[in-house]
Amino acid sequence: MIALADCNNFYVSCERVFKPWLNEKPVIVLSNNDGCAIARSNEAKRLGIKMGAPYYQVKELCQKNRVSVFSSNYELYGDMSKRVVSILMRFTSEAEIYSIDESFLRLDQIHDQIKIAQKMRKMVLKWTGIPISIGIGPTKTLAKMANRMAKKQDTGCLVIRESEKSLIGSVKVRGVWGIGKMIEEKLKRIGIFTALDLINAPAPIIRKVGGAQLERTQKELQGLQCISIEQIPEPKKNVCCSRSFGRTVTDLEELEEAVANHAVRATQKIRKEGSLTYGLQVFIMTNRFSKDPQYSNLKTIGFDEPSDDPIRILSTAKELLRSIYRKGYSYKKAGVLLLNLRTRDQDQGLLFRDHHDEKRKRFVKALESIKNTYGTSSTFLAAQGIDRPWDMKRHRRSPRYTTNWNEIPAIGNGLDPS
DNA sequence: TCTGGGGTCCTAGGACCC
DNA sequence: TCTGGGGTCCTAGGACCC
Repeated sequence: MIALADCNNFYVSCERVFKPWLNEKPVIVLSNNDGCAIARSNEAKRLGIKMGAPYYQVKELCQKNRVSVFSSNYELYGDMSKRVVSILMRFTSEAEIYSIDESFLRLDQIHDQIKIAQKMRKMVLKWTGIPISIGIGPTKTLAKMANRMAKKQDTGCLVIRESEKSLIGSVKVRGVWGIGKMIEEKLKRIGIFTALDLINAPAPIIRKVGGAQLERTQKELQGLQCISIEQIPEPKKNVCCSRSFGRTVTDLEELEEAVANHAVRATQKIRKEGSLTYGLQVFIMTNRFSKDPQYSNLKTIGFDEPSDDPIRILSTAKELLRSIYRKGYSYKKAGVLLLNLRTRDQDQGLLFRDHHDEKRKRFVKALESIKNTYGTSSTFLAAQGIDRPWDMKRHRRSPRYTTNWNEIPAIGNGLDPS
């Protein structure tokens, strides 16, 4: 059997750990640039704040109901996530960290799965302060479904066994992992409304409607494992760094700074994984919600020799940017993608390879080690800019309690200091 | 005024080969 | 009038996930 452990309203729960007076009060966490609500406490959900709602649309509602609003604090959430995972790992030898707040765990040799699940919940809550729910089923898709049901139960745990397929008869097709809005519509048109309908439908028809992926989902619902637990994450094939600007940007120089930053961050990511990039893409776009004239473009280039050199990637990115930049538009977003990544050992090599610049390599390594010791903002390339007026908004970020010595929480009485 | 970021997989269609 | 068959590789775009 497979368990899915999922942190409840994860980002909100992280904020609450350090602000216990927010328990049972409405709380939301916003996306980058303080754009949309991406995490909501149950109380906030009850107020009608939808997932992904633009903040400016719900601002009034929030003020009226004294909703606590936070900018996202990924340093804090990432660290809390690691703590939760380290506890879950004590209960299984095979686990997949599926996302920042979800892990699949294999529970094969275990008799009383509910008992173990309760133990996990208790320990995670006690040691980290994060409440989790656990769904258990014979496949990942069924574990996922069990988890959704578990969230609605006081116990926070639920098992779907193969013999209990009646449980899933009432689940709407949209509630199934892997079925989004489009597939739901298509399925409705042929009279498939519930998970049970989907289970009983002829496979060739399902394949025609939703391709190989939907057929796999169907098999998984039937209890046939098609999606395995991936303990060791595959190395990434592409990496993307992009951001919306805190305000619109018209100047090429400001765009260049932003693109330089994205290029450097993207390179950091692949260096961490030990990968090299064979291709680079730069894109820019105006604000699709605005009535101003729209323009968006992208350009891709392949490297004949793979690279993880931030300076080379940065300067190439800037060249690409200059070739797609058009004057007179208000840009809202820019991004850099590194494509066709290979790990170092997969590197094919080149017959006539350029002579490597050892000095450059040492320089980049030195920069990297300074960053590792003193933080990412301790050194940067001049092209990345200093003031960064285009940078994103994050007006309501809470302290990085667990990762920054200067922001460690002080001991108090646990009451709202305001 | 104000609308996130980062991924994966699959498919269709074009370009090209013999 | 009428224009093959079989294959690969690549890319863009769709759909989904968190």
